[in-house]
Amino acid sequence: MPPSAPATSKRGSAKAATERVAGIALTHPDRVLWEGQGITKRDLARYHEAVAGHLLPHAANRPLTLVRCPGGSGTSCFFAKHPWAGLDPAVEAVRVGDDEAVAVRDPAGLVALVQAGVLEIHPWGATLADPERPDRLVIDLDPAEDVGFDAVRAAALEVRGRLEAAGLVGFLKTTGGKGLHVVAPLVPRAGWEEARAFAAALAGSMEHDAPSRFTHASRKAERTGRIFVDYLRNTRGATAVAPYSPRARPGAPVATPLAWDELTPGLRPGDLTVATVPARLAGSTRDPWEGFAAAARPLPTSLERGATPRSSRSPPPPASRGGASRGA
DNA sequence: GTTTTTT
DNA sequence: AAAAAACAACGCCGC
DNA sequence: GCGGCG
Repeated sequence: MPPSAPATSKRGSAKAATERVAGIALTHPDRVLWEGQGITKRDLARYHEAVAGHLLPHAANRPLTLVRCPGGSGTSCFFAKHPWAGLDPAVEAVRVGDDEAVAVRDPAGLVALVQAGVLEIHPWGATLADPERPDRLVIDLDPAEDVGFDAVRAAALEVRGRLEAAGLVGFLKTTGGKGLHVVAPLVPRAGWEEARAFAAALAGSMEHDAPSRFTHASRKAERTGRIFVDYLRNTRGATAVAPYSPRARPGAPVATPLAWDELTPGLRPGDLTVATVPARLAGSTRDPWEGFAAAARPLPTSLERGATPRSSRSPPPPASRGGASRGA
């Protein structure tokens, strides 16, 4: 045996081999992404495999804004919304109007995001097929530091009731933080401007009726003791965290869909994590958001007053974008 | 996490 | 060859 | 236009 032959070369040495999940090569599979829970990159990839069936209906084939933290949740993170160097083919580079965006369509796409260091997934409220017409409305309830969770629960019910009064069906999810989201599926007909106006009117009416409880102003100083009813998720290019997306925060919390009867005093959103949510899904025969797609309704023309008289069937989005709106 | 530049 | 640096979003609101 | 905000 030639002594020159390196007995232990790169081959079979200490270097951790990359491995595959859902067909995607994962480098540094043992890297810990959430220190407190010891959740690794491999764990996160398997999490996505487990929840893909529930996550993809809300995140696939939509423009995405991503939160990437290659070194883990405790390190510096950055947003990404454009295709990047080294992008895996399982992640699609797409054109939306004048901009380039990224999208996924299957579990491999989700795992490819994990490989890129993505911890959070924030999809548009519209699909690639019809990016100018939102197919969901999101009301984000964000409590000030000094507001208890019981008030947030009450606020969610309040939003649900107001949506219902407008003919829409609200679905509930945790955000992974201290707030809640109420999401209403829409038949994509109205444009972003109408969606924004509707959500603003809803938030405004809540503040009008209970100014001590709600504000629709985002300034922190305006919020003390109140819940910020954030309607700005409903503008073109804006996003809200996806159902079943993890958050890059201590504890590895997950934005988790809930049935309305789960909105109890004992609810602890922090218990819904990358570690616990897969078991919750596997152990329950019922999807908390069952019927979501079937509940889609067109956005009402107006919330209650201030109807915007327009020819009823005029083109929804004049689409001030996309250079070439094949103009009628 | 990837790519490019510097030592 | 190893280390360091550069890069990775954006729109709305109020002033 | 700039800072605050998510």
